[in-house]
Amino acid sequence: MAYHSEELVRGQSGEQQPEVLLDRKGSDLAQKKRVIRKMGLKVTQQRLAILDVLIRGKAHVTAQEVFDEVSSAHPEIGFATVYRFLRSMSDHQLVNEVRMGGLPARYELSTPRHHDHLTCTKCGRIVEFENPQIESLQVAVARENGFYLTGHVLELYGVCSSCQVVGTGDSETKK
Amino acid sequence: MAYHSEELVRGQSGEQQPEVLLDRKGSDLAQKKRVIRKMGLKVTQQRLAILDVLIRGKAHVTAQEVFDEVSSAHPEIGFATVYRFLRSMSDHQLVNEVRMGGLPARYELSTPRHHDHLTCTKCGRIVEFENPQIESLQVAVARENGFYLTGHVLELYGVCSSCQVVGTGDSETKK
DNA sequence: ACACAAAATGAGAATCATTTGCAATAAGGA
DNA sequence: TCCTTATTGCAAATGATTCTCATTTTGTGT
Repeated sequence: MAYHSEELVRGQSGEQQPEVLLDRKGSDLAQKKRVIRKMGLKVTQQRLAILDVLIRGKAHVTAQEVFDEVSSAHPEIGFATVYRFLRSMSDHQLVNEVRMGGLPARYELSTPRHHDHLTCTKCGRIVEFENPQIESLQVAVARENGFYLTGHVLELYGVCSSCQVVGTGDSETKK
Repeated sequence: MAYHSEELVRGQSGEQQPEVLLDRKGSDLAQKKRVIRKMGLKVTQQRLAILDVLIRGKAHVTAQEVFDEVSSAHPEIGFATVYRFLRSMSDHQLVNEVRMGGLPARYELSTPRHHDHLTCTKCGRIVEFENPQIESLQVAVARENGFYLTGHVLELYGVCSSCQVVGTGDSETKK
């Protein structure tokens, strides 16, 4: 309740692809504008800046991190703008909203290939993987229960090789 | 940062089982006390009451719901107590903390058999399922990436049979 | 280039779930 | 029963995210 609308849940790996995908390579101004317009939105400086951060920055960023980065170029930008645009992009499948536990949501550009995450609980390192077998088993399970599958969240947690070595763990990354 | 301690993430389906399991059947006073003591905690009225709600109430309750129910018997109980105890139980694998999207966490008694969830995004209905094939594929994926798997979150989202019929969806349940 | 309606922004207040600090209270072993 | 220590309830604190709304920008038609 008091949520947004439409669906109760968001941030799942939707099964359908967006019309356009952000390419980390040929990310010229024109491409960004095209993408924004495809969402039916107006092109603004702040949106271009946010896109820029997503495209050239690291993957799996939090809204806070995006905000911080964009702030350096646009000191006046507000949190709300970042959240709003991230939400729009999420709605349009351009970014993927990943949530681990109750931690702040992390966003990543949608990739042409669907993938899930393997997270190290010690250092926070995230490894992406794709496994078609698991995917199809999911569809099967849904069908068996009379559901039409629209999305899923699969997050594996474990201890990565580096953290298995050092007794204490928590090597670095954590931020 | 500013999180709790030990692990960055919680609420995954841990791979190890707790020493004692709550049984929905023979849930006499003695059993509850035993369970609380096993956690190294003192037996209090409020803890017994919370256990009671978990044992005889519906599964997948939110902390708020637990609080509401316990309140009727113990009008003075505070939120904090519910959260604190739920957290302890979660730490001891006695309950499972499930999070869908950014919605409030839901708790369920740990069952002897591990299972995951299939959630209807229209009406919120939750179906539990277990699929050993998916489980073992997860372990395989982790191993391939040099990880020792400690837990996972698998949530499938879709539209249940009833909601597929009614065009608008959102039959009831939602709360 | 110009005017305008509609959309977007920023700042801050508002929400929601969850956690914490602390003084008062209850539990359980000596 | 007494005493030490854990536990509780309350209220205030926190953190992430969303909303409100007055002000500023877009895109479009001219």
